[in-house]
Amino acid sequence: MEISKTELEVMQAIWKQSPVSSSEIINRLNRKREWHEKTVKTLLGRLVKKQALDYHKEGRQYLYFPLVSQSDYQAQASQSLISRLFEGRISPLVAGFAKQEKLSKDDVDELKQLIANWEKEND
Amino acid sequence: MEISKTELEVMQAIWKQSPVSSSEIINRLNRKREWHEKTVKTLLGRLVKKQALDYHKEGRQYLYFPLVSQSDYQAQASQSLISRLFEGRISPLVAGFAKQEKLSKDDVDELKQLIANWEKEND
DNA sequence: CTCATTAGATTACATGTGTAATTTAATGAA
DNA sequence: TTCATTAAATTACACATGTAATCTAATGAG
Repeated sequence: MEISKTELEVMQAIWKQSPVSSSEIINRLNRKREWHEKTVKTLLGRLVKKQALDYHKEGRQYLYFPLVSQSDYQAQASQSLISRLFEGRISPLVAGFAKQEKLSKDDVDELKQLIANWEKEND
Repeated sequence: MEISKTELEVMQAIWKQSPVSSSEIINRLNRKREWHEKTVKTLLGRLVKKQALDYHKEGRQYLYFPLVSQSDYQAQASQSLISRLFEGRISPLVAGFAKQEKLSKDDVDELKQLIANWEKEND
């Protein structure tokens, strides 16, 4: 099942550190966001139903933890975007960034490092 | 307004070449997809309402053309994904691809080329 | 012990999305 | 000229999503 935009924000709060109670999740979210407590609870329930989260009981609270890891989610989501938008090729995306002046020197340095590593490992 | 997943597929068909009639759009789509004609018409209507498309009349048909360019859409969508998933940095996305063995030699060559150009232009 | 508070469960409700069917108007074939 | 076909417009309808409010049960403060 798909994780929606708002659900993703909840996942991010949990990926930071878990297991974590809903009240702490609400706290973390409200540093950036202004969501009603009930709204966050609804999203938690939906994420459990979607099997993106699970929990164990601690007294009368639930402590939530992810069933989907952040890196798995990132991999799936970026793969999906790149397939839909760029026929599966990554460099057009980077090229777009370059054209929009969205590439910093740090980015370029990191990319060079990645490429160097890739070349060391492959062939 | 947001362009949905199915709407995006329609946009792609139109980006290929326009202005284009709905019947030709349906044709293009049905090479990959199996959509009912009515479904495509609905999506066209929604895209017009969202101002992603417009059209001019040709006899009793409409010839559609994009109001949102493919490259603008790509730029916006990839920026949005990278903000949501990677705090705006592009290299973690590429790193994820590398780790998943999703980087080909061609990709790497293209990235190197991009970087070379970037370095020529910046500083 | 009692009661306000709080946790989770259930229900709500408008809008968006995927997927069409129905209606209306024009048109081209016979 | 008439009628089946076809274009676009309107309507439909279930499920998803964003954003809560209400209900029910437990609990901690006094």
